[in-house]
Amino acid sequence: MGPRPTLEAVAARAGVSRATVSRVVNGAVGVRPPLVDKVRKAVEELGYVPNHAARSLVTRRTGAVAVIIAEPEFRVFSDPFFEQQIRGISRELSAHSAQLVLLWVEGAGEHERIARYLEGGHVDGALAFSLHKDDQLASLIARTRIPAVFGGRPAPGAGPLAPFVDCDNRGGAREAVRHLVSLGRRRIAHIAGPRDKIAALDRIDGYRDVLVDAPEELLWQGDFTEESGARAMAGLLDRCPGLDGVFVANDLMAAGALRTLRERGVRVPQDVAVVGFDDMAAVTGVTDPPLTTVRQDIEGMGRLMVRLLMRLLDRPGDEAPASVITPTTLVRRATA
Amino acid sequence: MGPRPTLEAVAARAGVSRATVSRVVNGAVGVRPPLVDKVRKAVEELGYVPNHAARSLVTRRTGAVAVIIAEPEFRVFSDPFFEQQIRGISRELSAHSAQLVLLWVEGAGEHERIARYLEGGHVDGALAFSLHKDDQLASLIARTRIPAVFGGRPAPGAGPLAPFVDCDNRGGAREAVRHLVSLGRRRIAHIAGPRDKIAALDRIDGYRDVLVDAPEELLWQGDFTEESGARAMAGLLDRCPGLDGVFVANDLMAAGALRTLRERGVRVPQDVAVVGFDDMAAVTGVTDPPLTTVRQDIEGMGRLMVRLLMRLLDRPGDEAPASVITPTTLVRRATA
DNA sequence: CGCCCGACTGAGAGCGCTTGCACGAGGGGC
DNA sequence: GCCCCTCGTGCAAGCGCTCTCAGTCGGGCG
Repeated sequence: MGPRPTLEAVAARAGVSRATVSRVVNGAVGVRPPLVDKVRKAVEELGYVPNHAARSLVTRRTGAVAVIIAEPEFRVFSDPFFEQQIRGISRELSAHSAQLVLLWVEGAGEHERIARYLEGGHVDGALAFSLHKDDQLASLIARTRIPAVFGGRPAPGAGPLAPFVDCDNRGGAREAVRHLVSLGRRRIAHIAGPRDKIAALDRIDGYRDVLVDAPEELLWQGDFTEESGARAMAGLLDRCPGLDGVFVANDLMAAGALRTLRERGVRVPQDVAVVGFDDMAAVTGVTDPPLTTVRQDIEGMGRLMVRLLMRLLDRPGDEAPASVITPTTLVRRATA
Repeated sequence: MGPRPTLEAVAARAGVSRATVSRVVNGAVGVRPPLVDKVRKAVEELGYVPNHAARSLVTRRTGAVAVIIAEPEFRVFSDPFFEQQIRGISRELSAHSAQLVLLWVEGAGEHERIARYLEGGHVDGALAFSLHKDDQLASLIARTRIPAVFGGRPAPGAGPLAPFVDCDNRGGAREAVRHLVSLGRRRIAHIAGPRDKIAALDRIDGYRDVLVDAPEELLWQGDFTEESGARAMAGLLDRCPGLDGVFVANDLMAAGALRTLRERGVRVPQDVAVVGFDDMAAVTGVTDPPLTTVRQDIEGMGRLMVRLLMRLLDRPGDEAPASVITPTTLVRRATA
């Protein structure tokens, strides 16, 4: 077999020019059928596969997209949320026959490496996640001038950045709280996520939108883990015995809260109604009673990120990067 | 700014030839210091970054490695086992300044796409995982003739394949069971993993190595989930009341087994001693009592895969792909 | 003082592919 | 029957880089 066949070889075998082979390989527009067949046959016989480097040298396209994952905490990767988003991205990418290049950033020390990589023409664009308030990655990516789309709304004031895809955290939170209100609940607490996550802040805002003068004591801070939800619920119960509803910023904490309520013999939803956020199947499927929560289409968001990026890539001129806020829906189960 | 500067531009600015700039950019061997400085300065001022496609067109190296993830089940990706391995791979790869291209295969229908990709010169080599007995991916990869290293021992009889890295599943299992024996346990059961996973089979073999004539009723089949471990334990308890030790094929199932034992009021380790496998921090950290288990260095295995691959890439001639079986260690905690 | 050798540097030939352009043939309109 | 236009094909110029090879320039040695 030896070296892999080139266009030249295929052309020789098919008795046509390199140009024609190239045209056939790339879609055969304006090539007469008999020639197309001859070329296809030669390609088949020789087992020809186009050389990527040569192609992208001239087209200035690589067909690859970087997915940048910053991981200040430990287990972003095995987070089911992330998994779903990556899955959506991966699927949509292969629908566009583009490849996913994973850039795992383990600290600011690697920023330089990432920047060089993005600038080296390895990828056509980048997908990144701006989860934290103080993420420097966003500005780094902006500096490389590579087309990019973010997952999650960047911190306000981060400058005129790339478009982003985020779910309507604030609106979803409003809907959750309004639902509790419509159930006749009067003292509705909120177990919030960490203050450095934009999504957590947005959900607090949504809660406040509905309950404008909710006392500070009804707001408790968690860190998105099951354990912190359990602790928060315990604290809330001690501090505000009159409590009859809780909106929890994510499902995992809601599961923790339910556990505490059960341990204390508080009936759900009779005594306290609970609404979560995310609709993570892994969680809502196993809580007892089944969790009422706010659903966001995570995989869809991943797909959307890719579609936005592809649109950016297709018309590089346009400076019209419209971000997308995807809707959320309240899923009523048994806790509220 | 316009188009990105090329070697040519840097050469012009520094008043040298392209060749010299190239030499400086690639390590500056045999270039006189004053020239080096001039070139470095020009590179800096112009913000020059080498074009990847052009470089790899001539060097025939891409500096990228494919990581192929087949996902017949649903959530391989968020598996903590996988995360650790990917982490090791990612770290070692960036130590070699190579990139990770993620190939997520969602079914046999995508095999063709993967093959073309691997053959298109997008990557220098591939890392894949052979988890299942009937994995066709392995032979697919072999057919592409691209340098590859596997994670996990391929099914026997899969032909002369690429080297692999696997932990000593059988030896680790032997050690676990011997430990139970040394504790004086006489009726030791085994909760096994699914029959189509090589690792699960190896662990059964290890169990049998020590307990050559263990009756069939002491062997129970699970599927590596917590729930299946709980069920298996319940079944075992019903079937073999005299049971005083259990070797469980992974930590997650062991956690389930412990739950069942607690619910039934069986004391661990007094009545029944339990040993798991994997030493997954997420599991062993939270069981009560803390789980005695067999540790394998998962991240290290990921790193090792990369190192083997790099060795393959450095000397393409050699056909000496020595596979590596990494050792396991018994970690004694409180359950045995 | 001239010659030879070593150490650098530059010229140039590709790597395999796409694509603008020229060219040739065939067909329709006048 | 001639001209022009269209369609299909080939020619050849690069894309930006590496690397061989030849050339240049000093310096050491005879």
